[in-house]
Amino acid sequence: MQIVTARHDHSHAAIGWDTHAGEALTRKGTRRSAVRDAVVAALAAQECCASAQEIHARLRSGGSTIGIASVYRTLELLHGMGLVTRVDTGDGVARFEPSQADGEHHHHLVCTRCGAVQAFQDDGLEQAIHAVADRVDFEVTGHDVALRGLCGSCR
Amino acid sequence: MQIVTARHDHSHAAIGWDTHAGEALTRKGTRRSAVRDAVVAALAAQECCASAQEIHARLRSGGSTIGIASVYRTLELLHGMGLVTRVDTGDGVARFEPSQADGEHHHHLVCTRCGAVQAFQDDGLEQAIHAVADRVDFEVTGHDVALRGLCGSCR
DNA sequence: TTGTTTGCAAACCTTTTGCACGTTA
DNA sequence: TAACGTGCAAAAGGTTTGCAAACAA
Repeated sequence: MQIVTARHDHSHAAIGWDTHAGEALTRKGTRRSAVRDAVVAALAAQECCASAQEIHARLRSGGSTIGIASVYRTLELLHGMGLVTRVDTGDGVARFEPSQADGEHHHHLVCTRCGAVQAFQDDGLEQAIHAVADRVDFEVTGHDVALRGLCGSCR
Repeated sequence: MQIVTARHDHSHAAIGWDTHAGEALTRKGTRRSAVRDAVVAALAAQECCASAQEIHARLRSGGSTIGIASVYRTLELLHGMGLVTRVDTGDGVARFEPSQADGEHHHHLVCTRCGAVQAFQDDGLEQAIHAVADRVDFEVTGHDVALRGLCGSCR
């Protein structure tokens, strides 16, 4: 089991996730706009998951005039392409983070008091999930795990 | 691994979950009202998780004049007492189901196409989760697992 | 130029809250 | 009766959508 702490561990092979996402958008034939690049850059820079509102606020405070709708539309586009992963922390707000390279995979510890989110990775857990996935009458394409409790500071 | 199919497997020892919940409410000192009993009964009768809106609609179509606010307030009360579990299926709507007896525990398969939810139970998965919980700097009090994919009908 | 993308504002949906009225103990 | 619970309506978020203007190819 491993706590995920590195900021830019969303790497796809040698290139960064942001470069990979940009290329995927070009390949798909969508236009390359400053707004989309800004959302991709914001996602790449964040430590863990962030909500659309948080991304919007950060870009705005950085001088951008981006609208909240464009943030949602870009996140939906990236999510549909599998480039971002949606994380539900249980407070009714959707959060997003860059999808990791194939094979890499992490889950979240959510503090029920302060809302802090920490990522972790565990092979035993992944194996147990795959064992379940192999035995159900579902074509399982993904999974989420959230452990809830009190973080070190709140305990 | 076991698919959870029985309707009333929320039993607390010999008595049903609804009886247990009613007694817990009395013990807590809250008043016993027709509205709360109706919400408890609706929860006990549902096969898997249901949203507040669904519970409200079902009670209304059964002749009740219950308001949506009372459904939310009762669910919040029961959730705070640990009598109901909140389930996030990823569509931004909170769903609720009776909490199971100690030790019993299930998770969900969510169809990304039709939204169907199926419950399952797996000891290996529980063990893997507890192994992680023991090793993190979090006081883990609960966890959720959701496997996403296509159900038998949608595949 | 031509179709795509954007920001704004309004619409939508779920959930929460204020308040006067009803109910329980 | 005195405190608690309820229904309604309004408010409060987060998210989506319609549309005219801005933009990329």
